[in-house]
Amino acid sequence: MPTPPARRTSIGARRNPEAEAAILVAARQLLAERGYAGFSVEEVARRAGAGKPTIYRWWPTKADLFIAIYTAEKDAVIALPDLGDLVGDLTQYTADLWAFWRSNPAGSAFRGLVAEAQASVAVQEKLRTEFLPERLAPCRTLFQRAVARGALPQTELEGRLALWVGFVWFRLLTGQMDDSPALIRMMMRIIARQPA
Amino acid sequence: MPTPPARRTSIGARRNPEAEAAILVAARQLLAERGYAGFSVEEVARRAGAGKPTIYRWWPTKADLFIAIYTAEKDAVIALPDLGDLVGDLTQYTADLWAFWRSNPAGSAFRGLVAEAQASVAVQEKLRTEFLPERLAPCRTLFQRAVARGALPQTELEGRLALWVGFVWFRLLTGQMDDSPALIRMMMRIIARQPA
DNA sequence: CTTGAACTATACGACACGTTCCGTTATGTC
DNA sequence: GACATAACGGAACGTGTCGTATAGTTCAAG
Repeated sequence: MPTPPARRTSIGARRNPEAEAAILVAARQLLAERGYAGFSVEEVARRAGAGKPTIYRWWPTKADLFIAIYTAEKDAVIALPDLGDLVGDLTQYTADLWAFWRSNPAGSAFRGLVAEAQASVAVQEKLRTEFLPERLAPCRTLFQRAVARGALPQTELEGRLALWVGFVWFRLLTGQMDDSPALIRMMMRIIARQPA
Repeated sequence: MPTPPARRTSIGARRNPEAEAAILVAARQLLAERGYAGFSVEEVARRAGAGKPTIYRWWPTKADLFIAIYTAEKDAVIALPDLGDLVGDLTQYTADLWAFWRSNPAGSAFRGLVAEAQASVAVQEKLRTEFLPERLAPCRTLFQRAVARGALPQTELEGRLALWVGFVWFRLLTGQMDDSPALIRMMMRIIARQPA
């Protein structure tokens, strides 16, 4: 408990940004320390010196909290490479993404979100139709550039993008984000349809 | 509660296969009816007319129960196609596998296992080092046959297999196992490195 | 000054996990 | 035939979580 649970009180008929920040910080820390297993709204409330109802008012479900934690990191967004070469771009982007997931609670948040989606159809729906397309946008532009260069047929864009997501997710969910750059490059070469 | 909770008793100093069967049946049903969300060992025990200690004696953790449910279905194993063509084999195998996951509680069990793996390092370890290699074996032989035919370089076998798993998992976890055969075939063509 | 929105802590009921103790029951061995 | 063994199910326990209900507090707006 690095932040002493100083008593915080209402600031009136509006959200207390201090409380919101404290909650997000606490959630991040808790996730980083104990992972998805040891993550509970109760503990977040304890650490943040906030009441559970406060949390539930803003984030009606745990999945929403995960999404909040994840998207709060979008400032630390991964730089989108542009080497004029899809394989190179993908390799760098993937390596950066994995490094991000490994070092940042956002990785655990993502895993928690996927886990939560297995327990609730609503969450699964939200994951598929809201979260995914938004988070996939950067990588999609990578593929689109390749299409524009004529290095990839338009018809295969979605398919190869799906392949990339599947691979990257799989390694996250099974805890195997430690491939060497060379191996990543080999995988990306397959995904990007580089002849050899 | 289709099965009236008839009182079952010990049959001596050995396992009661009747109890084991009842537990597995109840677990299957519960999973089919309520999915991972509504799955609890307590409810399984209730339905099976079994005691919780009995369940925990044989399956120390929920993940073990999931694995048991899944592997109990290996009789309904998916036939391994052999069309002499990797794309065709993969297409059929994938379609069959998805049909299996959609129609059988095994699909929910699998999803539950993956979710559980996000909460526990031990489960994740077991998933990666035990469950996965075993369950991947059939598909691996598909790729190996292609290598033997000279249709795929040996060096790319593992990579393309990983691509297949990632894709298939991704669709399972996001509830998108409804692709048309044509679309599946297109994806498999990419994965199998069919030139065009 | 009153009203009400939004905050706060406390407490609650329901439920699940995983464990333990218990009395019972049949098996196989001495 | 007696007895240790091992499995059974019932019941309860302790811990923990979820989500909500309640009551009190503080500020802003009318």
